[in-house]
Amino acid sequence: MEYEPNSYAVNLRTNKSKVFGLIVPAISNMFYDSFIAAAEKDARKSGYSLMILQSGDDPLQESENLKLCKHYRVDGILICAVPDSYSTELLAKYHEAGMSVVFFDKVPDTGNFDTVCMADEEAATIAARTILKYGKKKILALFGNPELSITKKRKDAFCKVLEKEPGVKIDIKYCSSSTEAKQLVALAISKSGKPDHIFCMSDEILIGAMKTLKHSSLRIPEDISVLAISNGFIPELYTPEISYIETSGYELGKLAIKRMLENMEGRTPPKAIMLPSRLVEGNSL
Amino acid sequence: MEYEPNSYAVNLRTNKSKVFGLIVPAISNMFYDSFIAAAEKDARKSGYSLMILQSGDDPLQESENLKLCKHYRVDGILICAVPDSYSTELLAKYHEAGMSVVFFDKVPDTGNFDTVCMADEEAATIAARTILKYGKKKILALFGNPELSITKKRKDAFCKVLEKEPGVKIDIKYCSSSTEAKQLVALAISKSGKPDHIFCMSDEILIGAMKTLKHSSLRIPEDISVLAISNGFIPELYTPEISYIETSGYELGKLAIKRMLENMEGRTPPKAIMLPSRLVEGNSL
DNA sequence: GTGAAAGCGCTAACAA
DNA sequence: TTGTTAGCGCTTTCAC
Repeated sequence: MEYEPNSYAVNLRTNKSKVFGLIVPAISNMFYDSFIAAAEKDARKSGYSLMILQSGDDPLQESENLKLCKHYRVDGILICAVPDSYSTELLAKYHEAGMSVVFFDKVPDTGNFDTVCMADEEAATIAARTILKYGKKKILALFGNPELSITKKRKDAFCKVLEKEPGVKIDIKYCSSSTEAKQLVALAISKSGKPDHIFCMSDEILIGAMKTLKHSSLRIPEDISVLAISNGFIPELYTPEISYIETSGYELGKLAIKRMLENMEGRTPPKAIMLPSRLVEGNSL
Repeated sequence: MEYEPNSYAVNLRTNKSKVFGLIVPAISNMFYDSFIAAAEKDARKSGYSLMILQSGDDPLQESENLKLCKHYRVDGILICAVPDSYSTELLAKYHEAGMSVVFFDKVPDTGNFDTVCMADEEAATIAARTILKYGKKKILALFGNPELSITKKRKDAFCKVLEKEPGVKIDIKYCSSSTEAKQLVALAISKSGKPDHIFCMSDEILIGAMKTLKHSSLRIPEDISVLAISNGFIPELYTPEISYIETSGYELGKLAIKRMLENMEGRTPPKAIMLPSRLVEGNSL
């Protein structure tokens, strides 16, 4: 009657907590919050809860979060890693000590960890092919922080498709904020030889680019076309709706938890899981 | 050297977990994710972590989440409550048993709990006064789910300012989704005697309304003006930027954790805290 | 089967 | 100050 086992005692005795640690750069983010929503839901179904930590893209804070996970003795760690040697070292140590670790989104490419990520190359390749299909010739391609492997992967795959195309001129630019993207687009369309297409690697960049385009006299898609990589919420806000290559945080969250739960059943060899991408057509092409 | 106290044993012994349970309707939401981000950050500073649970606006799931909080023996519960007698009952029971409970955003108005919420009346009042100031005469006012106290409060305060104004005609409509808002606006502007202003109680409603307006020939603000209640992200995406009464999930998160931490220090009488609102001017008025 | 007992790793109380 | 000990509430083992 109304009896409830004391979970502190159960944890102590069984040496398990039924909690996963989840480390993301930031919670307030289109992509990660849908990841978290899905992960929380699916973890719950199997009796697990999430302890969510924010690293703020700061290696120091990230390693502190990892220590916190160790301190709380979570049953597993899901992490979107800031590229940083110290954290990787910690993680490798925990992993060897038997802790289950699943990397997601930003993942190391060493092959000895479980990873779940977007098919970045595929998404960028689809984007590039789509742009070609629509006969675009002067492409302004906006990418994020060039330090991040996600940026590198997307850029390389994107360029690989387009660089060998005769008659196609491609202008690569990096920007680490919405504001920078806005300025880059303003600069590009003010010059002679305006681009006839703008590709945006992320929502953040798309938002900046659209700020400038909306204020300009250029019509989308007649004068200039736009394509983004996004989860779809932002692109569908605009008129016309922006076409995008879909990257679903929600699906990724489901996959990450699924993989983690497999690890809870029993250790299996590390696996690199990719979430396929697809083109969602708006009216911006 | 490398020694780490076993937190399971510490929890058992001290009967504390240094974890707060946080129950929100959904994580993937502009407002709640900024609330969570702030709450997580500030809780961390004081050595607390968050266990985040989603109720999906479902009373049953909410009560299950509450039971989970009890099961995990969290040190306190932060909850955005779905109006539902069973949960309230549970919460009252936990509260009497000594559990610290802080309601936020959607709060009961019984006065015997700690609550932290937007100054809903104030926000709606500022909105109404602003609309008056700009001399609008035919106002379409879109509100959310009429069952929610937040909707009622905002509507009542809004109407109170406008209803006694001579020459001002106000058309109240309720819509529970973006799509419904879109349709309501389409209907309103298709008739003769179009509104000269649209007020949107939330981001969701604004998104729907803007879908229709963008596709119409009406210019903002020349033909029709727009004002919303929002945290600002969505309104600033549009061209022209939409003016809004600011409601900051981030600030609310800080306040909620602050109040919870005060409770951790020692029990104090229940307090109802209000976060003031302000007008952020875009170019839609 | 049912029941007693040991012990998980700590903290707090008390003794020296 | 420092050292010893009981016991938090459970699970698991082992004896009956």
